[in-house]
Amino acid sequence: MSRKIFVSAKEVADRAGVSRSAVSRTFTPGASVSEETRRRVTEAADALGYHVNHLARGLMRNESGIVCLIVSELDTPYRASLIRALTGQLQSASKIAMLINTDRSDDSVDQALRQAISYRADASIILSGMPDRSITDLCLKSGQRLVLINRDEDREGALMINLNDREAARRSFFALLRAGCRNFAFANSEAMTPSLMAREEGFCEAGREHGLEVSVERFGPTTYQSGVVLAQRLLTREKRPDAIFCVNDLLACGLMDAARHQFNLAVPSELCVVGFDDIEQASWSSYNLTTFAQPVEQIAAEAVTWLDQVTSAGSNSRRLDAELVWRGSVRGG
Amino acid sequence: MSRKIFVSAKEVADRAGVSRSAVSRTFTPGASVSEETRRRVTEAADALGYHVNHLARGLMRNESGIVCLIVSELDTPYRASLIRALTGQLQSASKIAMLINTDRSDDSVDQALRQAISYRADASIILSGMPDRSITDLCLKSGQRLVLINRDEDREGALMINLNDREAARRSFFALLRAGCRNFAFANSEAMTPSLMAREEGFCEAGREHGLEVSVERFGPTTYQSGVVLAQRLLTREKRPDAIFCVNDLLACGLMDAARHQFNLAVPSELCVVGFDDIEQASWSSYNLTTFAQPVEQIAAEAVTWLDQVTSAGSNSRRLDAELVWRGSVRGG
DNA sequence: CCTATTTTTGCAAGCGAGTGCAACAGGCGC
DNA sequence: GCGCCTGTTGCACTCGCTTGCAAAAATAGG
Repeated sequence: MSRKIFVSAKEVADRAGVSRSAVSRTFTPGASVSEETRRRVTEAADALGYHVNHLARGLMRNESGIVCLIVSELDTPYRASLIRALTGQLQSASKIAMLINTDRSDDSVDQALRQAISYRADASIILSGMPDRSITDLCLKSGQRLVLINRDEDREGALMINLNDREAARRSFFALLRAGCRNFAFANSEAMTPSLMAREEGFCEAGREHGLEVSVERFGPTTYQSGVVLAQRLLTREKRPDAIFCVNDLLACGLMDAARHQFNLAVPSELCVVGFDDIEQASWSSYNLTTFAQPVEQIAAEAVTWLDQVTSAGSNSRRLDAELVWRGSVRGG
Repeated sequence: MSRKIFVSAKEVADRAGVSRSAVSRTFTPGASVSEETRRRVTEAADALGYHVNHLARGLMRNESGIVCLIVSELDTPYRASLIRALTGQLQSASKIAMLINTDRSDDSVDQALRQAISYRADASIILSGMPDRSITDLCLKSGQRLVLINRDEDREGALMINLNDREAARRSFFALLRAGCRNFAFANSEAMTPSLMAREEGFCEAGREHGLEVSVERFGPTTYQSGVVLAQRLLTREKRPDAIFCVNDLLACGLMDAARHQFNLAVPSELCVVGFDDIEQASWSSYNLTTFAQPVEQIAAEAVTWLDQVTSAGSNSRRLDAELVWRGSVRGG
């Protein structure tokens, strides 16, 4: 390995003609240092290119400033924008994000949390997958904070951030009803995560309340390609749906493309579509998709402010609203 | 701050009835430990939930295992997929990625590198922006390795990974020529990064060689919205282009949407479009865009294997090929 | 000018690990 | 039984930093 030769506080101290502690105090907000020594220290530090070693500081302070982001499929538009919001806000709170990609094996969320523990992360934020209870218990017991985003399952001591999935799905049903639709369908993936299932249940429930049957179809992962397949399955039914709620925007894009290019259906006159997430592509004029916006900045803000709080006792949970963004894929509006 | 109470090697040693060094050696590959003590140590470690403190280990070994990824606009499809590839491959090489978002201010790439130094990152990979020479010099002098992706500018001692932008642009010109196009245009952003400019030059150069003028237009950042504006500017010219090379796919999507929905032009019969990056959306049937694929996995592989190499002397640079992906936005093919 | 108080400063003891060195145990050949 | 070699183990030092404590310096009060 290449010899690393970062400059240390000792060297700065020597050059500035002060003690090592003086250097340390200069870089510790609130410590007692005279204006004169501070000046000499910063001067020497600049000249030498000194930077406090956060690893060593973390060792002493018992606080690394590291927050782990545990994610799979991080190149998905929604995930990517959430990561962007989180990293941005973490940095504003002078913390730093470690990114752990769990695309590989199935137990890798557990592996990721082990990494988080190894690096003594102050907290872990889980955006996908659900770890074993034993490992989350270990995290909490070790004093590491835990944030679960859209994971729903209850974990005492962790912060759980969820959306009003059920209500949003209900609202979309009413919007489609008002648009004059009568044959409702729900396009879901086979991922079956709690938030996706909540949307399905909310939508179907609203249908039942109005005595309208909702045909549900589930296929594959939550991707564009699945949307294409779901369109083929739904649009070839004997009673062709005129309203489809897609469990997310990616699915909706695939479904709309198939509906238009393979089935020659016009949106929204022959088919109304609603999505979820409000990814950037939803606003592109080829889709112009009516959808529910994930409040990514707000989610990030909730997570980061909670991490800064001293008290973490008890079960914390936040339920945020996904706002309906009206565009052209539903009549009326 | 919450009291952190991670279990230390000392506690494991006590429980296993061995010395602290024995614990250390158990978790150090290649160290000399008897089968018996190793068993007792791992047993105690499991029971207590012990994990080696990577911060402390990094301190001793002078090697943190941390690699910083410095990125702006990380929710852009191309960037996101590159991050995914990098994090994945770094993890396979048992390193961990720190993600630094530089969306904020202009000097924040420098800030990011300072952070990298503070956390004693073994390396930094820069995906966007260009830091001051003084700070990169400091990184290199400190023994930190530096990878610049698509930044082009020369930095002695760093690994520079670039694409054959110029050749790719030339190839696209020939492809468009063969498709029967005669009025060429180049849609660029105002970002003016070296790789974007290389594409522009390559395309225009090829045009000149064939005595064909290329109308160049530059606008805004490299986004979908800029593509819309560029379409408006280019398609209202008195000699309307019938072939447009867009400097990236995002721009191309915006341009195609505007061309179709605002100018009612059919692609590819009335207008051929070529993009760059091969983002996921390029394959969506609404775009079906002919484009050049960024070899993200290969880029990541080059970076990661270079980091693992012992020697880093001299100026290292790799020039990779962007492969042409034929789809339906160009006639023929 | 002397004493009491407030800063400022340096010393030294950690934080949690890795590792060279020497002591030690056990196995083998003679 | 003795000497030698191999393999394990523990001691103690080190990495770069923070921080309590006490000494030293600066300031204020009389």
